[in-house]
Amino acid sequence: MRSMPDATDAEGLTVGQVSSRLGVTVRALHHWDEIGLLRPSLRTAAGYRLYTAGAVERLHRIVVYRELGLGLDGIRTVLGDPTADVPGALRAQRAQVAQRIERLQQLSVGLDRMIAAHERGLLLTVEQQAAILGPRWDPDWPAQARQRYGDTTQWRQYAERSASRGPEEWQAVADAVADLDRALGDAMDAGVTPGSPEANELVERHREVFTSYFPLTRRMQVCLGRMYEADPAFAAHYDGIRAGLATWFRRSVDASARAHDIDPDTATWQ
Amino acid sequence: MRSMPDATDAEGLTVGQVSSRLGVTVRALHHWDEIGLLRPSLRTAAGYRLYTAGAVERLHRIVVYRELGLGLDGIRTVLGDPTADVPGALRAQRAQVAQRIERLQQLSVGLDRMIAAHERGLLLTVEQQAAILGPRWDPDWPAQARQRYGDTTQWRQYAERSASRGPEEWQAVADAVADLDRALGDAMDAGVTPGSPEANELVERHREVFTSYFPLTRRMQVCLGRMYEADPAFAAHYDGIRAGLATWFRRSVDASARAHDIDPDTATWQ
DNA sequence: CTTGACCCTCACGCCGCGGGAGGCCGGAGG
DNA sequence: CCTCCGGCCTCCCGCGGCGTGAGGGTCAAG
Repeated sequence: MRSMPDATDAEGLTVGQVSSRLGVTVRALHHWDEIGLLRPSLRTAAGYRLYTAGAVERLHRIVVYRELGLGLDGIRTVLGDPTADVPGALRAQRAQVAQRIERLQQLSVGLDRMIAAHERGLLLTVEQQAAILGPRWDPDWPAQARQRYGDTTQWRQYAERSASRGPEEWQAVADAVADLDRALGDAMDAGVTPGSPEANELVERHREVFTSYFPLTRRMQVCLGRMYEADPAFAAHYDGIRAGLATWFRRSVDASARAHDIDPDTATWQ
Repeated sequence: MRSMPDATDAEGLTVGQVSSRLGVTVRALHHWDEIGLLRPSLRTAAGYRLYTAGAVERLHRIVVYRELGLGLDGIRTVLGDPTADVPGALRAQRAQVAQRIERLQQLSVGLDRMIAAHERGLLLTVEQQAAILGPRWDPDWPAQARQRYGDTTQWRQYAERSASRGPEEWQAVADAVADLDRALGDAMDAGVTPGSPEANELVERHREVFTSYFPLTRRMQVCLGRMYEADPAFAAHYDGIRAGLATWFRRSVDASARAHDIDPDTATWQ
């Protein structure tokens, strides 16, 4: 009879008993004792904490408010101060919770954008892509680029930037590209030769346009120039502006690279 | 010319300059240096941190991911490991955010309930109150009780309990009260006299019923017994069960109190 | 008397810095 | 030249609410 392991023997319950009954950890009880939120009703000779019915009652209340997300200081006030404005405190807490929810929802939206940017490369519908980037734009290009470059830092930076770019910004990029294309054609007409200051300036401008897109080193630009010449789709685009423009551009990039002590024949993307 | 205070002098920017341009605190820059997330590109002879364009670039990326709520370790992985699964990490983050939103929404609901309990005392519509507590129940009673006892611990405990009580639990309480009322009437019929063991047992049962409602000490019970007799509405209720029941009950409570060394004539609510 | 389940008291760790103490550095003004 | 002020440096404590040991006493049962 007397040896029941968890009898409410008028003495009180030990931390372990309270812990399993109330579902709080022993460490939490220790902590709340330390900070004076819930003192055990008494101690045994050996120093064991004992919680009587009154303390357990208080503990119940503590648990309730803790589950509502109140801080321990707030709980102390609510439990201890008879003049405390409990509904007011709860309302403040609710307002804070609402704020945090809002913040998290914004985070979620931002994460969605960033995920889409990393996976699709562009945050535009196919229609918007056609309208902004022109009908020659291939919607599969970002997916292909991701296949090839998805594991590079450049792709990631590109994705991070495009996550914060709306249709207007894309329009600006597209306009800049179109302007550049026109300028390249005009330069060919005017007889500008690769390696001349005028050609170098255009090459530099090309690099700047792309850098707003993703960081393009001169070496990478060399690779790009060669791709423009070799890839049928790109070559067709540039030669459609002026016959031979793809080759002219590649030669201009090569010349500019040489002027910066880069050997275009050995340059790599990295 | 050379003395521009924040020139990008090919050397780099100091912490203060970076701070004001990127909107991060100097302390954060120190911290990120300490943990190796963002090392300054170089140090001056005096030990000043200098951030060149490359470091600022990296910092930009850090800020982006930090605004998405990623931890610094996650950011380090995303920025540094080319094999890292960035969309996967972002999706994991989004899932975590969703969980936290859900948790907070539950908190908000719980807070609403608790606020209502503290302000109205009951979380039932007037119809539910009538159906459960009987047509004799006065919907104004909780408001009046709040007026009188709102600043007491007892009211708060009552509110906390009623916040977690649904209609079914209220029904159980109402049933217990009705059972008790019947038992009191039967006892009077049977000629049970105040102070007898049978009467004491009923008084104790009354106290238990109320304790599930809110903690009722014997002294408080004495006050309650006197109110039952003095308050016309309560008296009418009990005398409606059996003529003289209000007085019989008050005398029974007084007798029980005396048996526990309490003087009913001087007992107070506290 | 031993065992094993409890209990105790320190004391560090976490996460991302904020904030302050105490002191060096650098450019401008007198 | 010195002085002043603002910016920079390196520690180092603090927060919130405990988790997670380490190292050692206590208690009832076998």
